[in-house]
Amino acid sequence: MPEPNRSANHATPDTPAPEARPVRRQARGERRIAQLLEAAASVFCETGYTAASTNAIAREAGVSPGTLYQYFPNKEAIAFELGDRLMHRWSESHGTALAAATQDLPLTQLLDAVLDPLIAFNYENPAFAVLMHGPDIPGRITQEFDTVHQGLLTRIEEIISGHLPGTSRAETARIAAMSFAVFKAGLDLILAHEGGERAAYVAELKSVMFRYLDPYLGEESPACAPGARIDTP
Amino acid sequence: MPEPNRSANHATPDTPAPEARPVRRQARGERRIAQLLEAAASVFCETGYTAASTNAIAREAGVSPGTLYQYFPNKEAIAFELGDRLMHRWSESHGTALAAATQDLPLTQLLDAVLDPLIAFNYENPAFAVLMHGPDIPGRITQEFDTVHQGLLTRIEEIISGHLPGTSRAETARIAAMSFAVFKAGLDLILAHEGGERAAYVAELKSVMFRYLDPYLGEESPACAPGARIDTP
Amino acid sequence: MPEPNRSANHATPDTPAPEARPVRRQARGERRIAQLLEAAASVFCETGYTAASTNAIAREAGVSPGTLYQYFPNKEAIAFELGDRLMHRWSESHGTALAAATQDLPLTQLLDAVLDPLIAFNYENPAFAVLMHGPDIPGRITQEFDTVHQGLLTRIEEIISGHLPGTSRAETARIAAMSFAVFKAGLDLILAHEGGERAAYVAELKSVMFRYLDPYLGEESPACAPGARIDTP
Amino acid sequence: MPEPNRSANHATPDTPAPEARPVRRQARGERRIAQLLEAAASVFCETGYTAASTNAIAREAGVSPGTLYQYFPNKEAIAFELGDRLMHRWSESHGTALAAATQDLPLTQLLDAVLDPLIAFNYENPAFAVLMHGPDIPGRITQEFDTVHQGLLTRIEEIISGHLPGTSRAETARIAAMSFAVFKAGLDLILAHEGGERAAYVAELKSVMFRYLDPYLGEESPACAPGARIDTP
DNA sequence: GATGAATGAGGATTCATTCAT
DNA sequence: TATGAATGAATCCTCATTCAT
Repeated sequence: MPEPNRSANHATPDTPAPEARPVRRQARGERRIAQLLEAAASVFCETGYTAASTNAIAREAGVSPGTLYQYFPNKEAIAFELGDRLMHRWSESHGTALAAATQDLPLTQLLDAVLDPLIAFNYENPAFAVLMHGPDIPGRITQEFDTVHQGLLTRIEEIISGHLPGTSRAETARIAAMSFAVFKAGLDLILAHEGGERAAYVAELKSVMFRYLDPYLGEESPACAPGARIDTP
Repeated sequence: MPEPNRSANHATPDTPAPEARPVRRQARGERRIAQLLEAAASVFCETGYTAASTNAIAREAGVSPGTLYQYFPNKEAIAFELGDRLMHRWSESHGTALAAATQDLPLTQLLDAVLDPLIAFNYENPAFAVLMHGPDIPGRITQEFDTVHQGLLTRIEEIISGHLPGTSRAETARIAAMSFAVFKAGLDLILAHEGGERAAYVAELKSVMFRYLDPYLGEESPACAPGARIDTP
Repeated sequence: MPEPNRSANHATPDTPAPEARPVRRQARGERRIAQLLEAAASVFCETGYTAASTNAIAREAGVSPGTLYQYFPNKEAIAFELGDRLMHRWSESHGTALAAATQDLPLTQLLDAVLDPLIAFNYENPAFAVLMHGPDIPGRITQEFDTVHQGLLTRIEEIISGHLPGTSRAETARIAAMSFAVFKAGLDLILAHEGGERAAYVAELKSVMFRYLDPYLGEESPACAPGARIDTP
Repeated sequence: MPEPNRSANHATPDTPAPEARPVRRQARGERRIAQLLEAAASVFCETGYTAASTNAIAREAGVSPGTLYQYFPNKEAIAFELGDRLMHRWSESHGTALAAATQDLPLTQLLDAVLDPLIAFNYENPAFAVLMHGPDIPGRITQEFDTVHQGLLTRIEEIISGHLPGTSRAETARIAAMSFAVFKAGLDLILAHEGGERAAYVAELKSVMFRYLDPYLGEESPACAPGARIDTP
């Protein structure tokens, strides 16, 4: 969490509106932070997280390296904050609404309801995918990627455990982890294609997930996966 | 390539092994190459490909940077060669045998026959997973990872098109790509766990893939995925 | 180029020097650049251009390698900029004045007027000679040396074509090229000697050039070369 | 002077023809040396002396670096030996003959007699020019270039002192040095051009030198420089 | 807050040279 | 002899980070 250096105010005694200044300061600071995070997102997407350099981010943001470090202590923190914000953005725009709304949907529609916005969100925020994946190292999720990773995983776990009440915690976790992993894998395929091919991959991902999850739901849900509707950006 | 001056041999008539000299020469080099590739594999696994440095690889191999560069022009080439060798190793030990053997198996056994050795191979050669994934950037596969990526993808495509004769080339490709992506995703999960959890993830991956692929096979194959045998290292 | 956020100035109405800030910033940078170029000049003279290393230049300038690279992308650029500045310095201090002044001088005095300052300038800026010559490879002038080389050559061509109106462009070019080459050759000899010997070499160079160029001038100029005055540093 | 490692012979006691073996050895060694020097010449011409690497020379010669160092202790020695051999080749093919023959020629013909073969020799042995010039550093001639430089200079001095009997040693040296410098400068121009332009530059160089030297010869030689015959390769 | 200058360790890569075979 | 493997210091250049202004 970037904390602009407030102690630098050699507090002049006659401040008339004690929080007027700080507010403006914070506003400016917020803009800077947003600017930097946007730049970071852009650079992460172009070069990947590991190869992204703070200097490149500052340059992309149109500020000096020093300015960047006034808001973030290091590269890690940038990724962390970016992940945090993207997660919040996701939660606020869709996430929480979804959780409630999907409670009683049949699987086909639940997948549509969850995947379509998530895919759209990734399309609009390509850095999200970068942060979902973490660095090069297969299977290892480092701190800066944990917010996004764990955040999404937890939501998925919630949804799944909501639909599979009679399942052990461990198995729910496993199914959630696998679902998430499959989603990420499919998402890469989707984002790597355009137009009709992309739509086809969206349908394919829904197929995989439907067929995977459907059997867990007992008899509640008819096997209609191949006809999953295709709604893609 | 400078050809060792063979004419300098005041040709004794009974030279028993005419290429003994060059062979021994290359033997040391071959060992070094193997050593360097092993070191590279190790470093790639520890730090990821992007963050891996040639100096680190040389250090890990116990040689000087200069030695590394006598065998490889750059990091890319190391990854490429490592991928090449791993692919060959895989093909020779299992790949070709598999392709033939799996032609007529029911899906459950086909998955066992394909996935178990592949998982085992990845367990024994963790760098394989690194090379399957490529660098940080989601969806982008650079040259040095192409051998492994395309190699495996092609095999999967072959198997799938063998089992789905009446499907368009494009759809086969899509199913293969999705299968491969799902496999990679599941593999990461598997390799990230140990013992019973790992076994459970193996079963889970087989479930995903079985349920995904089974419907494509028409009526030929009974839906017995949940009972898939778990055979893992 | 990141624009310093000027709007942050809670604009005092009477800002006297609105660009004072950026100027001071650049001032330090300018000094560094000058310092680096001076160091480069020194290193070029000591080791030659090809063998000069950027690290050695940075060391000579008393800064870290990174600092050097904040101002120059590579060695080439240093040589280029150094050449550029030396040419400007030359042009401003003597060059333009010369061109006008020498228009109607007899050859002896023209040579004095041109060569004496040029030799003095080379004595004071020994790197100039390095840049006039280019790297090791005889006859090849690479980009970074072109400014100085072509710059001087063009001036010489101008002077010569001014004095030989009835000569073809090609021949003027040839005479200029030869004159320049001879000058460079003589200059090396001059700079390699001291005191009386140097003076003698200066006279000798003037002789060569006078005798070479005099016949081209028709009958206008008496053959008084051997008596060329010797004015050297 | 490269001395092949002869002590390695674990001298078998029954050598029938004591110098038969060494001779063959030397023959091989000579061939190697020639091969290496040829390669060195080629590399020097392509990259310049300073940037030439011993590895590149070995590669060009088709031998291993170790072999190179069996014949030469370092890069310097290669340049030295190459210079030596080129000087000998020059002396034997033209040099000595010239010195005698040119004793009584008028200057025009003397220049033809000296310059034409010298230019031709440089055309056939482009490394000669590299060695005449030495490294990047203007005016400094290092050891490895001394043979060629001093060798040619001495010949020129001889010729000049032969034609100017009543001149001081110092002035002869100066005139010789200047003549040589001018020649080198002109030679670069000549070698940098082709066809008609080259011929024109040859003529131009002869003009420079004729006009420069003619006045020193008193009345013996008519002023016919502009009509100097053009004989070029 | 913001800047740009500065750092120095570290990265990739090369090179003259040596050594075991 | 000849080889090619090996070295390690030196090259160019980058980067995360700090600091004076």
